Amino acid sequence: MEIGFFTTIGQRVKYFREQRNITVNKLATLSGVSQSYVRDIELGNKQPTIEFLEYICYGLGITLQDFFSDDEKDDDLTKAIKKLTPEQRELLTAFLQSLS
Amino acid sequence: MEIGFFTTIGQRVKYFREQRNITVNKLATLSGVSQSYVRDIELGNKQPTIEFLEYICYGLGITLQDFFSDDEKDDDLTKAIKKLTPEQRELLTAFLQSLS
DNA sequence: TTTATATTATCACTATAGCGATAATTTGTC
DNA sequence: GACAAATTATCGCTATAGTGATAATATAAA
Repeated sequence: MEIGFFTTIGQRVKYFREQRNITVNKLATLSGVSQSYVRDIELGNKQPTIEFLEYICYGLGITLQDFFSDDEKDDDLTKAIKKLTPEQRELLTAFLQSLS
Repeated sequence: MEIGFFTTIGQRVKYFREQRNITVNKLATLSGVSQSYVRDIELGNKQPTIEFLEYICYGLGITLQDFFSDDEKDDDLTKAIKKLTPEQRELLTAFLQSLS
């Protein structure tokens, strides 16, 4: 199954898991679900319910919103803001206050 | 089941549906799922898979990301930016260009 | 290589997701 | 009121989600 355009649920779980350098086993433990299940999710053999994907997101240390967020789809303004340094964000905050 | 803090899946589906002034029947048709199923989702009797929630989001005319997005959790900067008028966004874009 | 340990693969079983059919209820219009 | 059309509620059925047990495989140390 596809999430938007970019990848499947399973590929995305695997991506986040590998980013954190943990095994399927470890993720299952952190999430409170079975190892065989996490495996099935990653392989696309099973379609998780929201409830169980939320458990896995918890194990990954992210929210469901994070899981489904797609930076590619941000508008230009949002993309630009995400690239700012903390100092630039300070400047921006000041600028926004001057607008109101 | 809770999504974040604010509400359940079912309540959220219902919220979006009522915002659009359509019946459960109509949403089911638009989504390509059964009426009894949409009903069960809204009541919390069944936990939808991501796949089927995506169908329902399609029927609602939103993305999964939209469904799970929670304005409450935005940081102050993001909140401020979302409130801008188109004119103010123009100014902001110009300001951001001056930063880089 | 052998033994120990951690990880991944397999599979049968139970619980539940999701549907179709249809009954019950609501919302009109006459 | 009576009747029709749409919406919602109920329920049994099939497909599949999710698990536990354990087999297979990989990793590493001696």
